[in-house]
Amino acid sequence: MSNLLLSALPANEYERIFPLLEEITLKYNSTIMDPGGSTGYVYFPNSGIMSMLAGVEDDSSLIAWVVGREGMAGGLCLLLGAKEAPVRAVVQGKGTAMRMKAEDFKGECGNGSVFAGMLQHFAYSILVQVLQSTACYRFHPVEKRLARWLLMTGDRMETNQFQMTQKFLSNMVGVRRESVTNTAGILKEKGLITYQRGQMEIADRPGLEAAACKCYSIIRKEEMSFLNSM
Amino acid sequence: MSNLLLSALPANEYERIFPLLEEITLKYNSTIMDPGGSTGYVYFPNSGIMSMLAGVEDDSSLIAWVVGREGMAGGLCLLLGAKEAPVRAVVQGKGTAMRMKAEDFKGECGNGSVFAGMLQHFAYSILVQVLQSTACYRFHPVEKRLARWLLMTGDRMETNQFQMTQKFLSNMVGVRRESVTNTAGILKEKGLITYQRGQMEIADRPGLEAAACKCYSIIRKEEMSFLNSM
DNA sequence: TAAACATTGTGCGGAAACATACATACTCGA
DNA sequence: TCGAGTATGTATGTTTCCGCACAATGTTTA
Repeated sequence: MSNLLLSALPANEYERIFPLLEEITLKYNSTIMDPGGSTGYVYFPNSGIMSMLAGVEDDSSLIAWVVGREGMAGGLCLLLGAKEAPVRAVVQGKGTAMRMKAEDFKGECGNGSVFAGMLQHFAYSILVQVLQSTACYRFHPVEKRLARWLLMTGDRMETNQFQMTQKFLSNMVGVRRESVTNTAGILKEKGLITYQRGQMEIADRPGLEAAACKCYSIIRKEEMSFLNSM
Repeated sequence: MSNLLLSALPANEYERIFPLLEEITLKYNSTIMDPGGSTGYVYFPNSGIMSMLAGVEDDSSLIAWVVGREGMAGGLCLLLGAKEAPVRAVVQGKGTAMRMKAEDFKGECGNGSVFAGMLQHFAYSILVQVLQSTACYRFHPVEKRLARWLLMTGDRMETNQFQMTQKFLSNMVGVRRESVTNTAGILKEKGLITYQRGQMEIADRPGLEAAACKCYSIIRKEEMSFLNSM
């Protein structure tokens, strides 16, 4: 088990929580959770990556935030005392996750435990991500946004090569598939990435970082601050 | 004192918290809090409205969420265990607020109090607002967005007439001042609003609601659900 | 192996919003 | 009452991204 939230638990809490966990596999492109529906489980990825999509009602969705093994999916609403999930969760990179029943989770995060404290800080980290993305989607051109999401995906997958079609990207970045084609072509020409039928690779990471909007570094910084606090 | 969060407190917590509060006036267009800076106070508006702005570094800001007497400003980061405020808070409609020192606030929201529970639910409500706005800024045209923000301002001011220049609006909706002029002109021609040199009035509320994107009703619904839970 | 499907590439007209520049109108204080 | 400052209105050309149509290429399946 390599989820960072779970790994950071003190021994006594870990021993109490561990029996509540079950390992599952995350299948590429599968939907784990839908907005409005009650969340049956809370997920703690060990590997892979999940994307949280906002505004999915009318099929015009975009990534609000992404979660890798540093975080949790499906638990924010429960942690904050709400009933319904606010987003759709889709597996963007395959891997495995530990999951916990919603009721068990509520029991564990209600009191003043270390677990609860970490989760609250995680919630803040998510809020920062979403806030930054709001301004990003409004003001930053597609090329910079695309570079940012590729970097953030790579960070969480902990590899520079991952499965990722342009169609999938377009749904998430909130532009047409053709715009992704054009923009990815530009990044490819610059030698920053390579790709072929769903296999995306970051070829020049420093270059791609330079091509991304500064939202990348802002979110990265907050994320690091969060990780260091554990 | 008519802040709804504070009013909903049970007697024992109210009596403990009340002495920590101090009433202040909120002056139109004043900045209460800046991102990055440590928050000295937490504010609970009694009247008026505050806007939280995301992405203010390069002067291209937009409203992430708004807070009236149903909520709180400046406390999210403290509640969630973070150090820095993620947004700028600007007074968008004058009024008064109760404020509490950050340290006192941390003391009160740390344990499993009713206060803490309400604040967490409030945080969730904010998250829903921001998520909806993310998709809204990306996909919805200026006219619908403008209608939405006017409605949300009216709701929180609890009046159909308020002070609001086009320049101020443009900074917050994230478009040029000229775009606001054009769009407000359309809404005026349709008889939905009237305005004159900084005085904005909602003339036809049902009509304006019909002209707004559905983000308005989605956020309204979540807000009502939050209020009813107190 | 051939057909069906999925993925990527390209071109063209159009809409929305931008940048810039300037004009008009209202308000308030000297 | 006159002028400075603030607020609003308007026009022109440009940019970015969209919508649509279709072509080309790689992959899977019958």
